[in-house]
Amino acid sequence: MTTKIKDVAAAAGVSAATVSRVLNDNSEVNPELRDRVLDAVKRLGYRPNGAARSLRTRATMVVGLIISDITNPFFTAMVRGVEDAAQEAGYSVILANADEDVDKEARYLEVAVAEQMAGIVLSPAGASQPRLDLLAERNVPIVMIDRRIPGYDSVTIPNRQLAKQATCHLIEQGWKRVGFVAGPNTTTTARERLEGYRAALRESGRAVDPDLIRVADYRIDGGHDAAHALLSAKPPPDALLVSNNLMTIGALDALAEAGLTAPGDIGFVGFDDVTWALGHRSRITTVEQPTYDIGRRAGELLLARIRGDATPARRIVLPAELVVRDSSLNKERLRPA
Amino acid sequence: MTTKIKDVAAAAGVSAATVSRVLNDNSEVNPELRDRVLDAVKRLGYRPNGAARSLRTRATMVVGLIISDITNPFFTAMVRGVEDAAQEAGYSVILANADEDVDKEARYLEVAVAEQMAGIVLSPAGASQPRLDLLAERNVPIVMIDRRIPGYDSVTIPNRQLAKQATCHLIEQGWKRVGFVAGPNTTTTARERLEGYRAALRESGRAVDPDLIRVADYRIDGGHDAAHALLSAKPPPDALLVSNNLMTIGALDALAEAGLTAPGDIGFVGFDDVTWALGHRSRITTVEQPTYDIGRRAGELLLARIRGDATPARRIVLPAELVVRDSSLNKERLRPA
DNA sequence: TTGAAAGCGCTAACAC
DNA sequence: GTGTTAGCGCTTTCAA
Repeated sequence: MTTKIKDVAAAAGVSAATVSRVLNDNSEVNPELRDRVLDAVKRLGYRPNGAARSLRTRATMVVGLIISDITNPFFTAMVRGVEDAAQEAGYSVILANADEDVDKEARYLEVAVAEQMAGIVLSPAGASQPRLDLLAERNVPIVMIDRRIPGYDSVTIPNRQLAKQATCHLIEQGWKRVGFVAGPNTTTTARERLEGYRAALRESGRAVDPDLIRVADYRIDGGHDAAHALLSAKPPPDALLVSNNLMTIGALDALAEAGLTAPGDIGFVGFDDVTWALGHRSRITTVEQPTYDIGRRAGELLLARIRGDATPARRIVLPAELVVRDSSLNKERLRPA
Repeated sequence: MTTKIKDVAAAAGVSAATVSRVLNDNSEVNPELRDRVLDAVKRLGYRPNGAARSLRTRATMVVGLIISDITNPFFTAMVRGVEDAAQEAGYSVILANADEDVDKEARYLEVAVAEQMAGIVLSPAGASQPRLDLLAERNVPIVMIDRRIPGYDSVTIPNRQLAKQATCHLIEQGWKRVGFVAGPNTTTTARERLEGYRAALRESGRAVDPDLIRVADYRIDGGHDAAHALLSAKPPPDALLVSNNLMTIGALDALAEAGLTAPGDIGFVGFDDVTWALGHRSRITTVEQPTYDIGRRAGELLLARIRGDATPARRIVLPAELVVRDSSLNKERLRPA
């Protein structure tokens, strides 16, 4: 049997209630008793039973972070931000991997409820309404990250604007046929980026050629295959915008296979940081997101909700930045013929 | 108030015990009552309270996976293996990020105990004995992954042998001065790989030149700096063995900065899969680990322990493989002068 | 300020 | 096969 609060109480010659008070340092306790309790706790190696505590208080000091793909460094980079925000408030962060799978996501949302987590940060793969209702019923706050769901708190970046800016940048560089590798249109993020791409073309007076758009799955191989397919379009694109990090890596692979170099043969812009993959030597122009800050803000917002903040759902949009490096430049074509 | 088991019992016209029996499908229950219960559960949207359940049963259907660096795809690649093994047995997997920080790791081990997780898979950053004792006391099984701790179950690869093999490969290719970027020697993994490197040199009759060894922190920048430092040794190495994936990426950066190409200017072997980073076009020779299987075996072993398997601590060593690609080859030098 | 006692929601003996 | 009852370990009234 492990030591419980009664053992500590007995050892310290006080009641269980006093031990509890000392440990949760709420009301004032006689300093002497306090010391005796603390001493007993240490001597006996007492650790409170979380289940009993949360059964009583109906909450834990744990927040859940459900990530849509644990193997994608973009998501894991946000983890530390959430952790730091949580830790400052005394909470621990526990992760789950939804694997872009709606069922798995639903399962973990249920685990979160069953384990009475204090709140959830979620990058929804497709968040089923029933589960969200479940959380709402139990007053478990939830903050969406990277992707939005109407009516819920979220922390994102201005995807549409950034994709538009990236596309405009390629056009300004003189590239004529800009292809686009889109993400799964179940996510707001992917849809917004596609919209931005379209808007840029329209506003610069170009037709949106469906042959220059490929939808893929946000993964390396998907990006590879999509880029490969695009490159074999009738007249192939002379530039490519790829809408997430993993697909960017795959697309670069496809370029290499086709014997194309960016810059030089083709203009290229990726999404998200890829230095974790390619190192600093790769001079790839990308849209870079403040991943740590996204996590951090989501964590902070969640904690505010946990503390009872009941203001209407907030949509926090953090600035992100098109970082122009070599891969998008088109020196030759800009030079007057 | 959320619905509880008594509400369901009332709605179904049975006792709480019967509801519990139906839900945990232990003993036989009259099919008719069964149906009434299931119906009531659905109608009321009842979900069992995990805290109450685990207070009673002193265990949850959750296993913890504490990872030493969540941003490292090597570790996240193992997650799915653990998840699959757990899921088949009806368990959910919850992750925590220790961030190679012994204190954080200790905190999460305590959370795991407090939350009464059924078992732990851990890639120890330095696992403090007190926490391990804590788990032992409470009979929470723990399986080490990637790194070993004497007396505990573990799933690893033959690090020493593989590092030796990789080094021998470079030597056989005709490289004369093989440098080594080592990991933090707090981990068994790093120490074993260093040993393997040394053994290879010794057995091929070469001196172990301390100037050709640099210890770094298993991260990209650490690998970069270590490789950079090695390259400025008096006579620089003409080949490099780097002992994990992140450092491999950093080291490749350093090579590029120094204007060196592998193969050609220098022989290069990395550790772990790096296709997630560099794509398939990178022809880097690496020691590849069966990450999914490592996770899976660890999960299976843990579940056996949870079920009560009390055989002595097991050291599972899974085969890994030196995959020779271009970066380590030395065609020129092997060719007779 | 401290203690006694009730009860969070569930499961497992034990009776029937 | 089903219901009754007694706790799991903790926090939190309520009295003292």
